Amino acid sequence: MARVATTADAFNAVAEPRRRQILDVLAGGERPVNDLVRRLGLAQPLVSKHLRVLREVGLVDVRDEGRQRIYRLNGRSLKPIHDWVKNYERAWAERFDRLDVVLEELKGAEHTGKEQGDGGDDE
Amino acid sequence: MARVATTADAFNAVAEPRRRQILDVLAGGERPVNDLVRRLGLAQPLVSKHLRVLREVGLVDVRDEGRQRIYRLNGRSLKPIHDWVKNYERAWAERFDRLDVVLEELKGAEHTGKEQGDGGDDE
DNA sequence: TTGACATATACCGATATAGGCATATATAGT
DNA sequence: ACTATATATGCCTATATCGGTATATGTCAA
Repeated sequence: MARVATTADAFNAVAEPRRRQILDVLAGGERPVNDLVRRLGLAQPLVSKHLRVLREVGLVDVRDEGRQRIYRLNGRSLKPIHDWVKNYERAWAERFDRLDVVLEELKGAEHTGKEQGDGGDDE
Repeated sequence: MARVATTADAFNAVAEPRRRQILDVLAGGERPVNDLVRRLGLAQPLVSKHLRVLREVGLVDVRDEGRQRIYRLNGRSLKPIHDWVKNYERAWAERFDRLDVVLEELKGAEHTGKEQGDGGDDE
């Protein structure tokens, strides 16, 4: 067996730096493929392939416009990633400042809607 | 070239579901390898290999304790991921459902996940 | 139709991954 | 010493990735 497919989920799709670059560019607005090619300096087939992966995970949407294909970011598919890392946010905050950062974080997270409890300990 | 190495960064390390599982367990407290093996129901060598990857990216720390090896989560290495997805958070938040607002916000946002410059100038 | 442009796909090569199994290393206990 | 336990690593196979080159598909214009 090889690695988990890049099209398996957003985690794998986003693991590729170029794909993150594409999303970063698309964050500035929808764009045709050629625009991405020029902006990223990558080969056109490569961009198309990466876009295919991003599309299969739902990270981007396409719209046909004449002979062009306009790609648009669909950040909603990043939510699983966000939800997952969010639970660790406390981990690196605690590591440095402990209580201070935690309190500051709680202040800012008034509406974030955390539903996950803490792990605590075992044994 | 094959895919980007799993040890390249946290993005790739975390793309593997088992590795995420391991981190999830470690989020509940530091644990020896055998504990992870039992908890996840994976083969011991497999767990060791995944731990190696996680270690090389800095996602976990190890501490020797007798003939056991206690692994501990180091969530700080997840910060780059968090910082990156954070910029897309508004994309799925209903309050900022309007696309133009989303794009406007993302445009001015600072991206931490950039590793390659671009040569294009357009727009 | 022919040609230019825009994008997707097929094929190929090189890489290295995940996982299995066997074994090496290390420590603790007898 | 030897044995059991705990963990890491080496070798192997199958897989499928990324990137490149060439080509197919599709669309507009003359």
